[in-house]
Amino acid sequence: MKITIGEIARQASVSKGTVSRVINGKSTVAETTRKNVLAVMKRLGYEPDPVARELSMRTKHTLGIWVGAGENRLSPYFNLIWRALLREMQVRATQVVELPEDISHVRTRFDVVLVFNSDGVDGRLELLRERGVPAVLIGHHPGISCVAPDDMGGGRLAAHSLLSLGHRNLLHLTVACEVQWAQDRADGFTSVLAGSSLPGIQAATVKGEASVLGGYRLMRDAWLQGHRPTGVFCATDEIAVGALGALADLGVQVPGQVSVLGFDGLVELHPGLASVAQNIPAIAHQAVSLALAAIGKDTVRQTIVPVALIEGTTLGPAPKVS
Amino acid sequence: MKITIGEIARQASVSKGTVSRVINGKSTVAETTRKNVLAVMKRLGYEPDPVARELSMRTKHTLGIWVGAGENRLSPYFNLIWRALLREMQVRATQVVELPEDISHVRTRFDVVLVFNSDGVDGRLELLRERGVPAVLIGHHPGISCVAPDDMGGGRLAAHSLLSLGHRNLLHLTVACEVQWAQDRADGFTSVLAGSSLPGIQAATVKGEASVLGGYRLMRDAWLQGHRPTGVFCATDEIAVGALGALADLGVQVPGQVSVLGFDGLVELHPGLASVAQNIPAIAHQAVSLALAAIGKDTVRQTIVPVALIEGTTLGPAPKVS
DNA sequence: TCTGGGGATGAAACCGGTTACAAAGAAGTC
DNA sequence: GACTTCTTTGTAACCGGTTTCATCCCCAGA
Repeated sequence: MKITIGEIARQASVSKGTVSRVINGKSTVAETTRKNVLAVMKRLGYEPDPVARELSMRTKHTLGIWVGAGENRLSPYFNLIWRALLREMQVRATQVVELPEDISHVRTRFDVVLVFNSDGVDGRLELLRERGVPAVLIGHHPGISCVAPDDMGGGRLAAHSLLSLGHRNLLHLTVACEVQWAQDRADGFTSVLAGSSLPGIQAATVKGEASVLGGYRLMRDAWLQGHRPTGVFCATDEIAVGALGALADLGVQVPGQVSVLGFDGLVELHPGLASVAQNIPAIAHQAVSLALAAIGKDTVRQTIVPVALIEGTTLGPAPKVS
Repeated sequence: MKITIGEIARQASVSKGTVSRVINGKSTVAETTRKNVLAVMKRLGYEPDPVARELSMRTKHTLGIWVGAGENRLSPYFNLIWRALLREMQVRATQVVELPEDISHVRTRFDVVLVFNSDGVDGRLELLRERGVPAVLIGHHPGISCVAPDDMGGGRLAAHSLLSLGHRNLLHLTVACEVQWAQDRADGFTSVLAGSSLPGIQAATVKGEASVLGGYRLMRDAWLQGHRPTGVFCATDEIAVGALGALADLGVQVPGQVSVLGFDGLVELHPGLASVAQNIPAIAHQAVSLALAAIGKDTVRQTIVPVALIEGTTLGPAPKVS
């Protein structure tokens, strides 16, 4: 037999209302009754039924997560975000359900949805609007609440770091597919180079697959084709790890001859990797905050989470002129 | 203003009860009233509130998923299972919530939990039992409902395939950490070798990391240490992919000189890879079936899902004696 | 002493459904 | 024609909480 609020009320000789007030602490309750009710609750091991609570409070305490088909769920980055979200939700006593690709027939048991930016985002946002469910996007998108890392600032940070270490011959390894974040990182990077008054800056960009293997190939092929950068900026840490592998195979010293700088800050991927680190816990925190704040209201807020440089051991001063 | 069942009842000039009966189809309703009510529902775009329904039906239509910290969420295998589960849940109109590591303070908004087998499983199962929530495990465990692939049978299948292709000098690449599935695959494999009456069978086992890179190292090192198998059985496809890479780098022909057989059937990982394939959709289906069947009852059922051989292009007859 | 204000509490409505039960007709049986 | 039985439907209780409103009580101030 399940213990209900009524049972608590009876045993504590108070009304359901009082017990409810004790639970929620919204209204004042005499200290002695409060103690008493709490004691009874503890004695009986009472836990309020979340479903009943949802019904009367008209909020489901549930956040849906919608992951696009294009999103690479296998990437360490996605994984970290996902787990950070889980932790965040736990702190907020909110549960998270993952929505299937096609939500047109899903009953809305969530009060807000977090969307991972990817192709076809517009269609799904439209669908949500129809159903009156607010959405928060992880990534950039006009006209909707989003939270994203400072990709462009990160690109600039990378350029500044490399330049200040004396590097003048730079290579940017990035992904071939057209995604906003890659574009922003590249834009930030090249804008600094273009705006710099330092003499003798050379820079090239090559594009490939966003994986360790992809990074390996990019670096190896670029080197074999005669590129001789002293500083390599990789659009993701996975690419950077691959690049490091290629340089090792080519017998190139890191950071003696070449410095390698990644993006994302996934230190566990390769200890010592220098990287423009995203603040993943902060992104998760912001995303959930925005989402919870959006329930019921109709506000649009965009948040950019700052990035920071992890120096690591793959980044060093440019070698003296050869 | 939200459309409720009462509103439908009013507009259709019937009682709430009748509308409910139309929705659930449990009890008989005159055909003409049914049509009428459905028409009103459609006209107003009515959707029953899932929370209210959960409250009165005492079932949450929600399945919790609990992933151990030890589980490798980055593995393609995990990813496939996860997505298969999502699809399966969608079909059954059930939602899935992922539970955080520590559920001791999570309010139970689910009627059953699916647990991914991993270290410390006993403790968490105990926790669930206390809360009266049934659990179904993906993997093997005594005394609880589980569903798992036929690891041992798969090991046997691998051995039989290689033997029947004439291979006598075999190498098994597997993971160093002690997990049940790896043990079972190895046991199945070696039991066939041990039980075979064929002459001249040699077999070795080496253990390493369960990743592409791990497989690469295992294969390369084994070869450099003088192992000269003609058939290699890898405990996972990722190891197999790594092994293929190493063999390519060593200049060994596949399948001319060496055949490579993986396990899991992740064809997208490496087209043409021969593998003992798990039936992942079937596992997901069974897991969800068992889980839904376990709600309210207290039955224990264990299901083993058969595996099948994918021949691929990395498996061939043993070379003529050198 | 009378009055007013504020804190503590209980009663009851409400959230949006499901379902046991009863009642009203319709149809079938003897 | 009276009695059964079956189908269809309405009524009201219920699921387990929250919340509004009214009431009661106590104490300060005039």
